[in-house]
Amino acid sequence: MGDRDESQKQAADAKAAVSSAVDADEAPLFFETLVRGSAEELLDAGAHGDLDSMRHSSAHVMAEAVQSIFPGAQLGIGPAIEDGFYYDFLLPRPLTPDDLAAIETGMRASIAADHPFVRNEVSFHEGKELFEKMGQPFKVEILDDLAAKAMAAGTPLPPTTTYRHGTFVDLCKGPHVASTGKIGPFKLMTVAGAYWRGSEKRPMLQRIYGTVWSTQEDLDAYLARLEEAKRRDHRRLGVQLDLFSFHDVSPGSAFWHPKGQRLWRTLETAIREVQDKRGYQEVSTPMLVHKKLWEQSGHWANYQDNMFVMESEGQTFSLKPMNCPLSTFIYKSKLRSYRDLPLRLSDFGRLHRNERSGTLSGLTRVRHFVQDDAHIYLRPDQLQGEIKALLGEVYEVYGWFGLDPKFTFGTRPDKALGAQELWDTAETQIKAALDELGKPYRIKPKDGAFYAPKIDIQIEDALGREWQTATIQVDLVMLPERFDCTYIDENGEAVRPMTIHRAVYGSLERFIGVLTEHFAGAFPVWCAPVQAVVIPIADRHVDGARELEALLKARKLRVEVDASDNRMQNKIRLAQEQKVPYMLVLGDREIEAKTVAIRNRAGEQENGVTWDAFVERLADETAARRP
RNA sequence: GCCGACAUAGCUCAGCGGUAGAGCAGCUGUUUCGUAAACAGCAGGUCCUCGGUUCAAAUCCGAGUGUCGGCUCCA
Repeated sequence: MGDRDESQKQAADAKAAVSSAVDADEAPLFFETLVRGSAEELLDAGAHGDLDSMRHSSAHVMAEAVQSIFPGAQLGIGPAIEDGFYYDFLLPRPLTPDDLAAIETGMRASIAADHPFVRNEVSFHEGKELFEKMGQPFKVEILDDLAAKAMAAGTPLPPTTTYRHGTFVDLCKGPHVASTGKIGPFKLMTVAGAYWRGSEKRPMLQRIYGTVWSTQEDLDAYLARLEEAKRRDHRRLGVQLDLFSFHDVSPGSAFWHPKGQRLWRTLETAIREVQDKRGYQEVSTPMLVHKKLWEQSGHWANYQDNMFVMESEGQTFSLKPMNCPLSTFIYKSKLRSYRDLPLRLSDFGRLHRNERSGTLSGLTRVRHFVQDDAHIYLRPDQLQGEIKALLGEVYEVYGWFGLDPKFTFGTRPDKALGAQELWDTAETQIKAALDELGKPYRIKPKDGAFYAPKIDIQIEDALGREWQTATIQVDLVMLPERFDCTYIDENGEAVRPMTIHRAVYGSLERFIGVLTEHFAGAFPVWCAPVQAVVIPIADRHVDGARELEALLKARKLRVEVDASDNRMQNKIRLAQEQKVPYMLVLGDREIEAKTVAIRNRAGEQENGVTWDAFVERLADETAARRP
């Protein structure tokens, strides 16, 4: 089925929100082309408000400082972005942290001088000549593109607008703040490589990211937000909580430790329960699959670079990057009647995708992952009802975590396979299902997959970052046509079913990564790897602790006893660090009365609860799956 | 894949041409304790790998691998 997206965003990434707005898709089955880096986009510095103007102005001031340090520096573009700004430069050598400090110093001097920003408009040709003389080929290229565009549209050449402050002049549409002195507290963050106009075939420039705010408090708050994000980083918490690890013998593939696997299994069990209830049938399909299957599906032609391919006895095989084509073999293993539909086949298959080395990142961008994948074969008249039910599934599941899913409806792109009429019907039904749900949703026109309209589901984590997780894709062509799936209708004729690819968690790996950051490692009681730690105060209380442990384990609750000779205080500290929901302290009083002193991870205390009462309480909380 | 940075004990990190360090964790002993760290001792390293420069390399240089921040890609 489709898959995860790549909007792997760190709050630290000042650019994140911008890029995700552009390409937060989730890799459907065929390529979708995005046109970006057009001349207009390059000129639009994103300055649409006071703060944005200031950010864009900061970019100019930074360019000025860079040029005074590197006189021949060629300028790319320098827009405002969420939380700050950047500017791209072609420089004679790589920048160092010392350079950043020097650039900051230069910027402060310019801000102190309070140069006014002066707008100037000249003819196109004068403008071009100006930037040619200044030795700014990238700016000239932008102007040439604008000219070509005007030519094509039969409109007159646009004038060239520039902004000057002090001696620094830049091609720019504006707007800017009145003068450099209006620029607030700023900080240069990082240097990164960035291709000119986003093309791998063009030169790589050095991009400097900076952040700037109206007040010192805002800047401090932003930096604090970055610190908080770092504290919640799932890669860091994964080590601290002993959930998983990564090793260079298998880059991009997690090794799940016992506690991580326990969490995984809890999530898997929970979604299985939903699937069983909803009439899914679980299947399991091979991981190693002959090339001819991928030729038929189109993956061989279009996705080969992302597949792990191997030879055996003169035959070519690949690790599957998706489950979808495999399910057709089960569908087609016998003649299907219209009475059999919808047929819902779920598959927790292990997928491998050979992602380029530089793109891997923790659990959110991996080479090996598992989706809570399913393929639903249904009659066209069942579509609306099924979509509605699937949206309900998403709501139910996300409710377990207190997550609020956001739906984005992607409609027919220009290049689409399948009859217009089929698309219209599908889109009408999807829209009806969304409307029936009564929750707000976004529509992204032409954002559907090549073969299918789709609903993507995003969630926002505790820091306001958005992640693509679930997806529902209505496949009109790919599985039905390419794999020649049919069912026998009421008239005894073989007709095409529709198919739906769906995943609720998306990839379990990514979902766990997102959950870890959302909860800062303090998972809800129902899915916490360790739900309670029993803490005997002294050795003589260990037997009682084992008794209580047995009671809890008999109910399949996840509990540990800390029988070390640490002091109680230290045992509590360790449990707090592991973010265990309940600490059950047992001393003389408790053993005597068969009670526990409960301390939860918020530090709240409740004494004298009987063992039975606690077992029931924890069992109830676990079954309820409350966030 | 591309640009840049980083890689030292299980973890977090210091050391940056001249005998490998700290805290935590671990082990041993003592301690048996009432809500976020008891005390003492011991052990622990191919300083990522390979090559080079040097009398001498964890330290400088090159290549490789991995990770991180970006870019690109992402059926």
